[in-house]
Amino acid sequence: MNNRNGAQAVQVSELIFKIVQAGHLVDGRLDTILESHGLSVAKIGLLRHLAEAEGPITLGQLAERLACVKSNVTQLVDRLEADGLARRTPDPEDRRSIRAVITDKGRQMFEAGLQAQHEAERRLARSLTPDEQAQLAALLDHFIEGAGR
Amino acid sequence: MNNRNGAQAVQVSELIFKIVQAGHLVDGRLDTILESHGLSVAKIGLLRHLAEAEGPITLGQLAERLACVKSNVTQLVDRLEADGLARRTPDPEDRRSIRAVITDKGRQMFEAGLQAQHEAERRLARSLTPDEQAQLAALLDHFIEGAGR
DNA sequence: GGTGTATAATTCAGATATGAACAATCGAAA
DNA sequence: TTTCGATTGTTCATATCTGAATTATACACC
Repeated sequence: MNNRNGAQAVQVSELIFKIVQAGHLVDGRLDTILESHGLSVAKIGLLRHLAEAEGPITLGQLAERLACVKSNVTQLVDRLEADGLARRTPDPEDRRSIRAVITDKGRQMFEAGLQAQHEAERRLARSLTPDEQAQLAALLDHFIEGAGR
Repeated sequence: MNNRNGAQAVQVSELIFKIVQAGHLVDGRLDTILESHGLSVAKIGLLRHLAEAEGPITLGQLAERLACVKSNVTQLVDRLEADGLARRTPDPEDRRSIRAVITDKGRQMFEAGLQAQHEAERRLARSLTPDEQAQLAALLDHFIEGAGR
């Protein structure tokens, strides 16, 4: 229960590994759930921004909010468009820009997917007490902030 | 600091999001570091198993230890082989099987990459005290075990 | 021994991600 | 106004991952 110095190096590696492992576990679980709703973590993530932004929003803004590269958004919107969940529209103010809008079908799929996602999240967190959940969240905040440098 | 019931749903979603975020942060950081050593998280993960197993080991065993599908191992070993870090050898006991061995160059790159990875891990965990690290590890264990169902 | 089922790895198609190179457009400065 | 540098989205190459279909081989049972 204490922290001798010899075991420190191993412990850090193990902690880091557990963090990655937990992330992958969650990602995989959510993807599985969302797949049965015709969605994925990536797709629902983009749809969320389209649904929250009332009105069309440029692909560049999407890339920024998703913290990813623009070419990724291009492809994601391609697939969303192919699925009929989003549409591209020209930007009246800047002919370089392209805006994306969520379609009615997209909104429906998003709402349904979000419910399923929340349900899955509850199941994932179920083994932790509310206090433990709060502790974990606080520690992760601390970790993320510290690592964000 | 307490847990009223109304905010619960949001809290769970946020917690889950932080877990994923932390995982991606670590993955990205390690990939950046390893890239400067000609490696990646995926590659060093496979090399680790090759380095630890004294002697060739089948691709199926690798898939099992990496907790991924076999087609992934096929491709990863392809790239490792192209980099000169691993080699395929026939399995004398079963002509269906193929074994992989680490090359000398692979072992060198692995050792150097591992040092860099450990250094990066230490930097990532630096903002947490040893006690916080232990708490976080314990909570993640609990979470992973519970979510593993 | 022949037959059928199980297993090993590969191949293929597709999703998700990055980064470099490119085309179109914008905006500011000469 | 013309020109030049910055920005926008796309395309391309590549890495990583999955799952389905395929091929070759092993093994057990009649």
